[in-house]
Amino acid sequence: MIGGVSRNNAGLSADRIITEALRIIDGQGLRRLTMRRLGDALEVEAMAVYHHFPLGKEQLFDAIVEYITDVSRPRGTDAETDAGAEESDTEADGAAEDDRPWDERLRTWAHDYRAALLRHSGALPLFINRRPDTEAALRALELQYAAFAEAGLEGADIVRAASALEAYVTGAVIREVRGEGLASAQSAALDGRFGHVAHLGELTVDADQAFGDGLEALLRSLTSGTV
Amino acid sequence: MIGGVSRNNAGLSADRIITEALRIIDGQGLRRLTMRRLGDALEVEAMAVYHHFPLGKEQLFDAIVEYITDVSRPRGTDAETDAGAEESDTEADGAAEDDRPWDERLRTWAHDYRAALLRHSGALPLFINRRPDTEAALRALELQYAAFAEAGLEGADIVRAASALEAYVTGAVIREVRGEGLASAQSAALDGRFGHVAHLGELTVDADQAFGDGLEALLRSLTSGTV
DNA sequence: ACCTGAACACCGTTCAAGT
DNA sequence: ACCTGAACACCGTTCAAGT
Repeated sequence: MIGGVSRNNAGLSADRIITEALRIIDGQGLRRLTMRRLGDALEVEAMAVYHHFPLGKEQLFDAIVEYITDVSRPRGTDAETDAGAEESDTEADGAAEDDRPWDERLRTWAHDYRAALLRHSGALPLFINRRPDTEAALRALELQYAAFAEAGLEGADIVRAASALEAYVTGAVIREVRGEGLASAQSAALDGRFGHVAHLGELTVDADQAFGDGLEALLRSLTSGTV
Repeated sequence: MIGGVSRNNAGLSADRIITEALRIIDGQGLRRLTMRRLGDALEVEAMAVYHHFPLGKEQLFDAIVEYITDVSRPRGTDAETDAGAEESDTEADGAAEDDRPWDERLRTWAHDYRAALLRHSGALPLFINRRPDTEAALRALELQYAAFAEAGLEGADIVRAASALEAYVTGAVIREVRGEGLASAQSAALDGRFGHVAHLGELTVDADQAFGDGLEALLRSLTSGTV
């Protein structure tokens, strides 16, 4: 970033590659993200990507998942601005101390994580089967463990609560993405059978509201000793 | 199935193709399921598959998802036996009346669905972004709507409850699949930071038990009017 | 109706080469 | 160090042809 741009330096960087890959996924779908198309979008030969991700596409996928998981990263409108060194003023590294109550920290994380997943819902299939031991994932886990500990949980209860919270968010997002517009196409074929589905099929539910309500109920249930 | 086997009839059928595809997915992973490999496993030319799935691989994926979703289908040990016409004696079509209480019906569906997803966890990425308006999915939805109606819910509350239940199962399964063995690799890199993670990282949670407990809590919370 | 065989337009990745 | 260009072993899918 300091030196000049020589002939064979297209200004490629891992961040720029990830951002462009996400633009393709969001705009055209995961299946259309190919190394050659990615190269074209970056105005570079496809094989140049391998210099930044030597292990190939799988490593790029890992990086994309971590990028989305890192909900605390500052985001520009085009996600390409590099001017994001001003977030807390108290900590230099980004590990800012958060002195809000435990439930607000969890609420914020859940809503931010859901928003990130919805924003890049085309990348959702990448999240399955990818081990969550990245920096960003561990940061989120630490946040959750600390919050539930502050709420009074101990030991395995903390682990269970964090599992339930993460499962809730991903499950809710997947249901949201899968079910978009289910009500429209179905009413034709299901006259006699599926009476309840036919009857309730027209109902639409406010997804944001439903997510928020379910989150509150879950947090209550997790920290009240009934589970 | 009635006529004899002529020269150019390898005994291919949609069911046999789906079963073999799932065997490849379960054994080698989704990425290694290619039309050519599938043809080899079926001892047939790859292009023969297109006669049963004219729309190609995407249609095959749809069929695989529906196959897994249909948890009420009778299963042989090798899932290749065709002798499955004896399930209820009262209904011929498979739409057997279930006179158990609503909560037991939901419990059974949730545990069966989880088992099916875990059994074919390699196919999980296929479930995202695939509209759930198949026969099997509608049958499951009808089961859930009817049960929650019997539990006393009405209108949008029924829809929300069914959404929450489905989200719970898929979210729990994905977390289970993702998190397998997280505890092992992490303890190395996270000395100072991530104190809670380091401290709780060795704890293992019984996934079956956790799923059952969470399911009971969810059913209670959904049908007690607190959400 | 059901399957084959060759062909086409892609794909991920390797490797030697350029600057 | 960073990128190019050609090459290799694959893909999914189409299409004409066989029986």
